[in-house]
Amino acid sequence: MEETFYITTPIYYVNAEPHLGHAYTTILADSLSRFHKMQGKRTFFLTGTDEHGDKIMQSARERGEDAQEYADRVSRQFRELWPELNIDYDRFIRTTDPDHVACVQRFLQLVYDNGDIYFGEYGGYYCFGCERFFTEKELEDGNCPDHQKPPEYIQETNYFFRMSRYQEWLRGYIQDNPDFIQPERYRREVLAMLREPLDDLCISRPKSRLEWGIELPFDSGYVTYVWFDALLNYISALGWPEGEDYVRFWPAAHHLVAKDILKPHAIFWPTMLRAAGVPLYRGLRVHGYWKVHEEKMSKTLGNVVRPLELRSKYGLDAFRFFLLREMQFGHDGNFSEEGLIGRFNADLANDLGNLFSRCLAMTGKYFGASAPPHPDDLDLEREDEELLQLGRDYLEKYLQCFEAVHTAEALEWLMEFVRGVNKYIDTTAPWSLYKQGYTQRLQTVLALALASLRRIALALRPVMPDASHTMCEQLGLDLGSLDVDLRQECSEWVFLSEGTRVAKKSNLFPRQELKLEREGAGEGKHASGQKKNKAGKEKAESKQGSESEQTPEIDFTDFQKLDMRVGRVEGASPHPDADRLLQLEVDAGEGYTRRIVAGLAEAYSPQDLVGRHVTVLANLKPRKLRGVTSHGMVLAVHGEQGLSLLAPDQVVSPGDKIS
RNA sequence: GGCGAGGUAGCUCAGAGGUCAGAGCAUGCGGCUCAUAUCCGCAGAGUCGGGGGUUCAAAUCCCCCCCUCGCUACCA
Repeated sequence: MEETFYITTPIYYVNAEPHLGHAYTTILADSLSRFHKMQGKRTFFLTGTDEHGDKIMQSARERGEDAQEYADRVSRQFRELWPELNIDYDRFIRTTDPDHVACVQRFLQLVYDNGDIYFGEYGGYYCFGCERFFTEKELEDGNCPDHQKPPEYIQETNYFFRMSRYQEWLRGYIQDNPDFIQPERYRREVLAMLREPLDDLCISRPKSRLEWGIELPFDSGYVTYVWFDALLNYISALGWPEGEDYVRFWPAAHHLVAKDILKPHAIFWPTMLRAAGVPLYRGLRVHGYWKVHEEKMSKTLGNVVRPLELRSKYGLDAFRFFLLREMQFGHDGNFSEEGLIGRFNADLANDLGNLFSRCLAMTGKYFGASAPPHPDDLDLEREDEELLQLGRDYLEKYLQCFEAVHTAEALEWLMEFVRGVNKYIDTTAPWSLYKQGYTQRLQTVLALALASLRRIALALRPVMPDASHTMCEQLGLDLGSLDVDLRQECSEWVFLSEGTRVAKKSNLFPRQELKLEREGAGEGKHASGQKKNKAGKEKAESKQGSESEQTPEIDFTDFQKLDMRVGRVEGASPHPDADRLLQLEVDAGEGYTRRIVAGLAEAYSPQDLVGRHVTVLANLKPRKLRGVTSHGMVLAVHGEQGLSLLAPDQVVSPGDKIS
């Protein structure tokens, strides 16, 4: 049977431009796809965009576009970016593609018919004081624990997927199949999640609230929400259920995701597949984030690392190499241009590039740039044998690590081999063989060196397609007829045919200096928004089904109902029973101080606040927050960079009215 | 607060009971001159977060504590 490999990236949510996080996942997927293809497998590489949902509606509306126009535009940004990064996908799927829509509806119908989708039964105990639902377990003697009065039973009319039914089965499956979720730390994390009871999944939104989505096949009043749309791309792209590609590739499916969407992929998706009677994917591979660590000179805020900027600054291959070389799979990685340059100079310029340069220059000088004859086994000396062994061992390790998505480790082994070849050349010292006229020995040494370059060039093809191409050209390899099987390449040494014309010199990776003058170069405070692709969506997926609705217009009289004024913080202390809350004593010009509980603890310590002027919403109904009653609210901005208090920019007095 | 993951050389990390704890980068010294001021060799450096325990033996297992990150609750 033909061996296959199917790799996917998440479909990216089109509410933001592509950034480093997207680029990493996609480049990794691309290199894995190429890697498996180079082992003679038939591969399918899928990426695409996720285009439904209310965030898209909102973003579109803000720009005065309709949702489809907006989605078209942003989706195009992704689709057009990938070829620039040498991403060679087999399909770019959009959740607005007609075949995807049809597939989603079919899948929904199937699960519905199987009885795992139910309507509105989700009744909840809702406390109006808390404005939230409680599970029965949370209630104390049937009362709301905060308000000590019985909550009301109200019903949400939505459709739910009976996910809880598959909890135990899934736990067992993950338990029994260690390779299903990797790295191990994420597997453990999922098992931990599964120790807690699983809620059923709300999978619909009434059209009255959200129309930008795929209509439920069994109720035209609703569209499906998020997961039964987005996750299904992985099979709809293959033409599930009877498509040829589906039959061929689905059994070899590997999903590549960042850790923020672990839960949907590790829990929602397998249970959905199970409910529909579809076999599970083969493996989930989870990676961490790129952290962009701060550099104080940066004053720009939006420090999103733009892949194309880096490409044009340092070259695409350097960029791809760095991402795969530096990120320990499963861990978070640190991105910085210094790091990129450091890596580039150490590995690519000094070790690898210079190796090519010295070998080709010597072949040029000593043999007129034509490959020497194959060495005779009988002539091999100890260091030759050692090099051959090194080439086999390290390439084997390279392949194993790459297979397991441990690209950093894989490339480390490859560099180890590169260093080994450098050492071999130092030990054998071809220049002195030449001077002494030991021609035959010189031929052997350079033949081995050139064969080493060949292995390295081929091994790097999945990571740096362009540079690999150039290396092959310099080695006079006939790329058209070159049919490489990496595994075979690993066990057998192939020498350049005698007389092959090779380049006289090589300057693959000239050393680079740091170029940081311009702002927006990539350094900055925090990891840009690489979690933005889906994280926001998952949050919106709470059991209360409370997605943010469009903010309606209000009259001025509505505004006048707000009693907003300046207050001065007279005292502040941590909330006794909540990590993120502070209790403040605020002078709002009333002759006494009022206690306000505010969620500021993550950004401000109590002593930071005392004496500061803040904006107070004074006539907000008092409310108990985790046991402490708050009289009003302190206004703050929730920006990308975190939390920031809203304050007047000139001297004012407590109690001054805001209008 | 609950759950999870981490804290190992100046930096980035590997190692998960057993020879003196490892690699790359950075630093210092030496060698070579084919090469992109590159390469090769040697060296220094670490109370393996802190404290207790189990063991002939602990970075590794157990308990407690401290710090960082993530999810989660309270931030209307």
